Amino acid sequence: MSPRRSVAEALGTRAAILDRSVAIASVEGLEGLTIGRLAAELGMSKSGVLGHFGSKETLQLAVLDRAGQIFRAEVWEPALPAAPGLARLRVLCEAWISYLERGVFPGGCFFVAAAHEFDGRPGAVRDAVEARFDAWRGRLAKETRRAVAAGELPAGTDPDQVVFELLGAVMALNHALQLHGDHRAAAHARHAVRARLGA
Amino acid sequence: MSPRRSVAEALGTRAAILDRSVAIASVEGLEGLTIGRLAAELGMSKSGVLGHFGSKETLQLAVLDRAGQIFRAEVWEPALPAAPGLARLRVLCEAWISYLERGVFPGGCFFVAAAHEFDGRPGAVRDAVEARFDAWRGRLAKETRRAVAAGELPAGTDPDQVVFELLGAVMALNHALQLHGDHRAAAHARHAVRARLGA
DNA sequence: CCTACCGATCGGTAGG
DNA sequence: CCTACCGATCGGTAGG
Repeated sequence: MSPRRSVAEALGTRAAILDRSVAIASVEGLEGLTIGRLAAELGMSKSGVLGHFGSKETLQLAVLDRAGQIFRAEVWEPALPAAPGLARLRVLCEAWISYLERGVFPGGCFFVAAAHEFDGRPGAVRDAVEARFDAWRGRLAKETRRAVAAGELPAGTDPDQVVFELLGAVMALNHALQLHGDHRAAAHARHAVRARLGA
Repeated sequence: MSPRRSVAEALGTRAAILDRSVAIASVEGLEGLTIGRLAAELGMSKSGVLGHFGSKETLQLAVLDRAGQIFRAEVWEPALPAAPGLARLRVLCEAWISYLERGVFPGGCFFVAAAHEFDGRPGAVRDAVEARFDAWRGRLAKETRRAVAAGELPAGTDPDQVVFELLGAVMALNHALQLHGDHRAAAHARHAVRARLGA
């Protein structure tokens, strides 16, 4: 009869809350994710949900972390077997495009959406989103520098320029898929990546 | 003593509501734009604000129209004196980049923000946003086709591919400005445009 | 264009 | 993990 659960059960509940939160926030945004809706969909009380996190902001940060684990598994880890430099950069871009094409998050890229939602609102969530983009751009820039150093890209290539253009191609793809439902855009994105990184 | 106003005064009030709405929605989004906040900032009652539009959705559509007038004046009209084709395309891209650089809307590109906010929510606002993007992409594609037909761009150039990459560069710039406050990104955007359209 | 109100929902808390 | 609340705010309406 006790509502108290074991530690293992509590961790399972927490994981279930986060998985559902990612699904909701992908479409509705991290602010559109409400405690009440979450509780209703999980068959819990609002205070039961909030007890795992303390506040909505803490929940949002945990959801961002969970989405980051998914992105890492879908886009970063598949590229680790590839050789550092141009080969890995190409695999990264293909995994990145594929992640959007397959609709890993139903609302498109979780982080692009979060960036747009929070870029005008100072706070911990905004800072966390910015830090994730900094880290991701840093990884892409590192592989680009390796490719230039190895002579796989023309000498004098500006790594920041390459990363900027890759990010642009992916953002345009995300936009085309979400707003226009245009799946042909994936071919445009791949074409843009090839134009930058070679075939 | 009468609260009733003349037609001219009513139109002035309506314009004031829309200008304030654009400023708020640019930062908070079209959903974050609330009747209550609008009324408070304008020194009006909520019903006074709502009376001009009937519903929040009608207000959102009117705000989108007002933002469209501003975009047209800032980006489209400056390019009309330029010769159709490549020259006009270059002026359009420069005006587009400048519009983001100067922060015409404090929250960045109004339409990119609206697209992200509404791409997962069926309805009249979403449809209006999509129609605006279709029209804008159509104009860019038209100038690109003219440039190809005139031999200003290589024969066999895919206009849709060019438009996709230009949109990507501008979206990456918008993102860099809003999330990272990175004004060096404008140079990256101009470099990407030159790489596509020539110097 | 106003006051006065409606039901719904928000994040969060008290107390168990 | 629950019930039972809190004050604030939401979009919108009635009636003038």
